[in-house]
Amino acid sequence: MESGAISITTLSGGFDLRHTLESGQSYRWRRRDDGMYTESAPSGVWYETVTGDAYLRVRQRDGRLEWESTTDVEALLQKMFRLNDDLEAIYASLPNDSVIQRSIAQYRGMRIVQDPPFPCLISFICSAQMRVERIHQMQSALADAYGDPIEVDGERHHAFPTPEQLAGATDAELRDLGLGYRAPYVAKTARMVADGLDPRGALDRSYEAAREFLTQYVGVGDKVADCVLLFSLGYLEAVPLDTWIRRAIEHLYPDCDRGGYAETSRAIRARLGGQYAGYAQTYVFHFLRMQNDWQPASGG
DNA sequence: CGCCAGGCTAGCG
DNA sequence: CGCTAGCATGGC
Repeated sequence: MESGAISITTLSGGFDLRHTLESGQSYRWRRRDDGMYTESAPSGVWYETVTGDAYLRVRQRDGRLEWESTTDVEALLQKMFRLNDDLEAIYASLPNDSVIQRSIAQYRGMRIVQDPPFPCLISFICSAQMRVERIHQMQSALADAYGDPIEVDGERHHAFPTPEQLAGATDAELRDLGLGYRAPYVAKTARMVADGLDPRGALDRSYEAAREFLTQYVGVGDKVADCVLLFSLGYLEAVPLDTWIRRAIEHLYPDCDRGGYAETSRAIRARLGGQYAGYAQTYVFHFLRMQNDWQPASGG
């Protein structure tokens, strides 16, 4: 195992590993806490994943992002956690309202991830009408069933399956993994990617055209497309209109509800500062989802 | 039991 | 185009 550490004290806005990985952005990481994790011990907890053919684990401690891996992953971590994003500049671009400012205060340092496109695409197809914890569970099941194994310290881990590996899955097999009615969506989309339709084909397009491009996959509508654009392809203006953000729009930005997805999307992106609106969305999503006692009437 | 969860597709008008 | 029923599964 190789190891190293990245100083995060000099990063603009800092870095918060826990909130970055536990805010429903990426579903490839597993927390190694043996169920003993508590609010009083938020740092020093290892998170692990398999990316490509490398096993990797990270933890945040003493102003550093420490890593251990089967290969050198320092440059990869910079990219995956978007450590070069100027968070203070991004915060300054967001609206000065209560929910935004409270979420920034609470989750300062949380960054948008840059996940590999295929796992991200499949994860968010699975996310339809599903709770965050179960989405994690489904992705782990897919990896265990179809992904390449890698053994580290006597423990067996699995990479997320490649498009080719997942293209071989049947609907019945995927239903047995708990995917429900998303099973045929996942199977068909995996075949489309395996047959050469690369989600990165969205990359050379403008934001709305890129979103449209991604909706050609089965199981991908506007919302899932926005998630892939934001959490994998670097479109930081993408604002996935999920149930939580729709609730926020209803109570906090009612004039942004224009009925249709595309029109509401334009209005809320403008309201959230445009260029980094996706950052605002992710902070609000995490804030509202964690604040189970949040009431619209007292949200001001 | 009913309701909800990071919605989407197919089939209507 | 826009609108909506139906869809799997598990937790509360």
